Amino acid sequence: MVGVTAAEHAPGVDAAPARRRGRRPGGADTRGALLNAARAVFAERGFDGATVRLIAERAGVDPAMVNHWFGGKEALFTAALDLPADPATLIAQVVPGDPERLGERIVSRFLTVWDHAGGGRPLAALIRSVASHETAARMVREFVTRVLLRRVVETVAPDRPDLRAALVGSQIVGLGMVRYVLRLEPLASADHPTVIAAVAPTLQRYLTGPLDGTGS
Amino acid sequence: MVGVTAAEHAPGVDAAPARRRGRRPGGADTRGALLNAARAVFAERGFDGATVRLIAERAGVDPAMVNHWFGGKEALFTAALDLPADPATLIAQVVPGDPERLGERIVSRFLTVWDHAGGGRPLAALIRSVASHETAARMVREFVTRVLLRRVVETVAPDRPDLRAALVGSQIVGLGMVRYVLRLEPLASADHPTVIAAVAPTLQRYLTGPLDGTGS
DNA sequence: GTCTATACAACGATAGAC
DNA sequence: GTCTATCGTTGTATAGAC
Repeated sequence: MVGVTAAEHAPGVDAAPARRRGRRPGGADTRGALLNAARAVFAERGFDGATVRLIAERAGVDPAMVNHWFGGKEALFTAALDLPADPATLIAQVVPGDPERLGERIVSRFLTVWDHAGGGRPLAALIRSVASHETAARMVREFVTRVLLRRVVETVAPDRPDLRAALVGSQIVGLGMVRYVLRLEPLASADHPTVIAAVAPTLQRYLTGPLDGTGS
Repeated sequence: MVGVTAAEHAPGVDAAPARRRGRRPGGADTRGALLNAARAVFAERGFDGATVRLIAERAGVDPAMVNHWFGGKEALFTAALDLPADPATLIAQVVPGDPERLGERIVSRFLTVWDHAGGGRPLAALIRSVASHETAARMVREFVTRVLLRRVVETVAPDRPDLRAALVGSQIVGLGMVRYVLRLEPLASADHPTVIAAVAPTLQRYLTGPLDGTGS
């Protein structure tokens, strides 16, 4: 083991003043410190470039705290972005089942989560930062590609999985924009079965259908 | 919409203190004044609520100037939003032709215009304001429903034209977000034929296809 | 005494250097 | 191909709160 963090906390080295084990005296908001550090580091280095160890160091705590408080790097990212649910978890729930109905399950779950979670407030915030800062765009882009879409598509994709993933993302993002941010009727108020019937076939074709102009 | 544009700019109505006819002395930036007034009034009252006469009055010029400098209320709106092209004009160019290939023409035109117009800068700005201010959202929403989508869909739509229009909008907006703002690969760099082959069938189904779960 | 927040050590995977 | 550095994650012992 090589590592940096704790390996050389040997006495008398320097820096970290020999954190003692066990629960810290009091008032130490480790969770909050991690969140702040995560926002900063994710913004600076993107999702891949930000390491759990760096975030923990910035927060002045042990890397294992990320797991303890959030469950992992992905969940920490989700929390730092104030998303109503952890997308990675949703994906895991949505993927198993008939691949020919995956599009249906995706739309359905998307609608349920976002309808339930205070309309489009968090979505609008996210979209705003993506449209404002290139760093935010990079952050989200890496997360989406590395964590989300890849997992969905690689389970079913016959060819061009990355393109299929991006297409799925485009329809989902567009649906979110129109329904929750722009609030364009009648899509903004349409019930779930209506939206699912309309949009699920699109996702399904992006996932498993032909991508050239042949069969619609 | 009522008879708005320049029809009734009859002299001596009220308000403005008896402007003389003919070219004004000099230096009067009528175009810029109209733009500023338009941004303010559109933001305050939405697209429908903002009248050409009110905008002109706010700018201290004659309503006919809107037609002279911009060509109409819609084009003024487009200019106020800094869009690279007048969507209403694009629609007019895209609608005629085989209705079964309308989706194809829409994607194609969309790609051409936005690829040509400095990437996603203006699109990001537009999306940012829509996500930030409810007034901006209302403004765009009204414009999109009243002016854009309706015109496309009513030329071909068998049933539920408004829903179809919103669905088309969702895929277009999502494509713009992913390709130009988020820059998600490989969709961000895909050539036009690839994108058209992938997305056009979606738009075509939204336009003229079945909206329930039957034939994909 | 119990519970839990914490620190430390180590594992398997991965990517790049040589 | 081997080696090494670093990653995310897991296991476990301990210190302090309750």
